[in-house]
Amino acid sequence: MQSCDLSRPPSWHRLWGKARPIEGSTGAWHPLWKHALDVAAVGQALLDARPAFRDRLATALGQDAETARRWLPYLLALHDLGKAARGFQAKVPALWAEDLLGPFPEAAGADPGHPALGAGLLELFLPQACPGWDQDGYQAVFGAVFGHHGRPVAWDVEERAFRREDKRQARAYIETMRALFAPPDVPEPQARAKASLLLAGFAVLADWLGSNQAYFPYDPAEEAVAAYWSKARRHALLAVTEARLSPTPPAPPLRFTALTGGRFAPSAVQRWAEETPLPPGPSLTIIEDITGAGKTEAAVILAQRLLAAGRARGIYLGLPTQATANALHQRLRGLAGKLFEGPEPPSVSLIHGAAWLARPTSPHEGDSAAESAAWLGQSNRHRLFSDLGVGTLDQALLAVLPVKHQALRLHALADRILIVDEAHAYDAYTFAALERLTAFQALLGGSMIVLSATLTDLQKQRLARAWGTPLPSRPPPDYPLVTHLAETATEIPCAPRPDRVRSIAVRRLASVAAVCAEIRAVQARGAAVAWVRNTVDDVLAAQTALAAEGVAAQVFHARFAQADRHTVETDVVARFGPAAPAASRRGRVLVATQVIEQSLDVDFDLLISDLAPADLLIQRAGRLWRHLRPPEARPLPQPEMLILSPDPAQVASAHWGRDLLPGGFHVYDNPRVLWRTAAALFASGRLATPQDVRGLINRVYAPDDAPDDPPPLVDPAGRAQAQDWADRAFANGNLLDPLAGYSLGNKPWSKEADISTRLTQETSRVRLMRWQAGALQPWAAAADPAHAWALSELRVSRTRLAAAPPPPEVPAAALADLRARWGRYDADCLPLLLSPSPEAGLFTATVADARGRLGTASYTPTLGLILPRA
DNA sequence: AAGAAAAAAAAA
Ligand SMILES: [Fe+3]
Ligand SMILES: [Fe+3]
Repeated sequence: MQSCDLSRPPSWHRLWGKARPIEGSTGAWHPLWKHALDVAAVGQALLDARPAFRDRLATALGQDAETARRWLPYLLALHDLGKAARGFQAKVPALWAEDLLGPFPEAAGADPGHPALGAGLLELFLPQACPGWDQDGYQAVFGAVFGHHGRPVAWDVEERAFRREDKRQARAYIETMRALFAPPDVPEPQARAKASLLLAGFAVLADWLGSNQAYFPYDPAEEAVAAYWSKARRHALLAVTEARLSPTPPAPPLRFTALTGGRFAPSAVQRWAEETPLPPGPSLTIIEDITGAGKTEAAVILAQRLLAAGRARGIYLGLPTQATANALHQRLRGLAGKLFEGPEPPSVSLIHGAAWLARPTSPHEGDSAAESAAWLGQSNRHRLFSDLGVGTLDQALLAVLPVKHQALRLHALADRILIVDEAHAYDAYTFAALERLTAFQALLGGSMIVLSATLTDLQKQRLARAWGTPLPSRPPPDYPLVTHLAETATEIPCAPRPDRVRSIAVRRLASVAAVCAEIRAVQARGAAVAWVRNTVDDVLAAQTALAAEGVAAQVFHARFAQADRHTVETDVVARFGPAAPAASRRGRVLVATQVIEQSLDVDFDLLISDLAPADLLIQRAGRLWRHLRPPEARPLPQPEMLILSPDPAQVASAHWGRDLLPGGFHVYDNPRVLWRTAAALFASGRLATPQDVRGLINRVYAPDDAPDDPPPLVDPAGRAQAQDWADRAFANGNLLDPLAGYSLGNKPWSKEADISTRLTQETSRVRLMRWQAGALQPWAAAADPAHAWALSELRVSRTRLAAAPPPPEVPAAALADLRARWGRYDADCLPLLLSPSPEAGLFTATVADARGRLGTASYTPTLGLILPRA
């Protein structure tokens, strides 16, 4: 048969595979068969560059490594089989090959897409393509490569969808590939789900790189199959290397002193990370210790040792917020060179939705194939393949949700040590997603390190169960604690870092007036004070109340335009940060929401907080006497946290606390958690860290009724717990099932816009702007308009702000034009037109709440957005 | 009515 003569072009040479030439391309189109070979060659080069991955994949397939190396390129070559069908070929009429396909079709039928066409065609040639396999086997393995457009295929295209010419060309396609690759007869896959998941991401990666015209230029010339295959392999080698997809060699196992420059002695946890014998296979390590004890350094040491031992080829650090990711990326960027040692410096990426704001270039910049040296920088999905990635956990969680190209993310992570920082910082829905990610990582053979200050026993058990190594029903009470899960579970109590051991006083304040009086008194003595409140409205009310008593307080919350929030944050850190001179903090008062709970390195002489769950109070207390200052520089005799709280001894009804803190009791909706927190802290009058942490957290979050719990709070607590269960159930409906492998299952793949890594109340994305000189100007200034608009943005509950009728002088066309310039993903932002008011620095705008009631909102750069009272 | 937090462009 002519198509099998490797010294000639195949009979189906004229079928096109690609027809979108880049600028400067010499060829106008690329033959389908050449594209198939390009992708197969990239796959083989990737396997050769990453023997550990090759072996993992081979084992899942039930093949030995050498067989897999010969068989997988054949499999990849078939990924675009559906492009041989007339339905696809008709998309470019000028390239229609009438001699191969018959007359050009008059009416285009419904287009199921070439991935689905490929699946349909394969089913017509099973005895040739995969002799002896049953349906589960071929759908798992071939389905993984047909799903290279990011979603699994449905296998719903039937034989009657094809004509004789379709089948003839598909047969020729398969015969050419069998002749070239001579695929060995292989058994059905050993571990179907695992094999399909590993393959799906691998196929996408090979297809993306094999479609890069910088390495695989369009080449419509007729050419011997064997000759082009050698060419493709050379190109593939270069492409894999330059895209930085071959592993960077790790440095020899790193010592703590080498990482930190020897300024500190390692803590017990850090010594463990440095010295513990490594298990032969994948492992999950959970490190529990207080914030600031150096857990991240311990994790990096352990991760690097795992790299050096060949357990993975990179590291991804997932954090709860973009801001913490930015900060950690800054910190680690300079250290990355110590983790790897290659001829080139390791690739390091910041990975989250707003990372483009932190980079010099504009968003979604033209990823012309010519700058393929920057292949990793093309999108966040590409960046996950960096040697060291620092970003939000959400970027990793998208690997276990039914969204496009999740398998690519999974593929990147399976080869990396996944470090999850601040694992306690997630709600029920997102924590369920983290559990699922843990299960996927365990299945695919990746390793994980989870860090937390305040994980409950239940959360820890859930992670362990997801990993597949259950913990004893009562984990040890020790803290700090390392829990190490490999084949078996080991728990290693560690001594705390001596300089982090302390005890602070805790005292209850019963009213807002009492708080104001206390602030006035200590301000007079020169103390720097922070009052952490639970809602923005409460912060603004406190600022007003303090002002009435002659105390000028600075406010900080999240209802600022990004640019102003950044200014306030910089100012707060300058005033209360480690470098702040005594004079700048003396007698200063800050009233803030939860924005100062995390990641800000600030220090106060006195900390006041509205009652909040114990873990958050511990977090807030971390801002009290945080920095080392001589005692005589402290205007107060001891570190003390004051808590504005109802009296836990007086619980008359389920309404407890709602008169004093209505907003706070809505935000933290389990009053039993709040009551237990108050009862425990006020009974002892002290908070000792780290020793009290474990007991307090487990007591406060115990799922069952405790003897002391006030009966009126039992029902509301039950409702709050039921909500958590509902959120988990909703998550489980969305989250992919590892045992289902790469398949559609019953998951909501088609509703990608509704799939999220977090479960939230509806919010409005508001962009502040002004009407000036006949144009809409962003509130914030920046050289690049995309930056300026992003910096002018804030988020606010949709219930409070759902619409904003523009002033009459602004033409509707200007707003429509603006939305068009914002583009697809930002067009839903709400333009909020600020008008200057008689008061200097104060701007106003008309707003409507979700029920359409109009009111006047005001904005200032120091107070933020003030909404009309509900 | 009420917090903070995240995400989102491909391989014709
Ligand atoms: Fe394709
Ligand atoms: Fe392709």
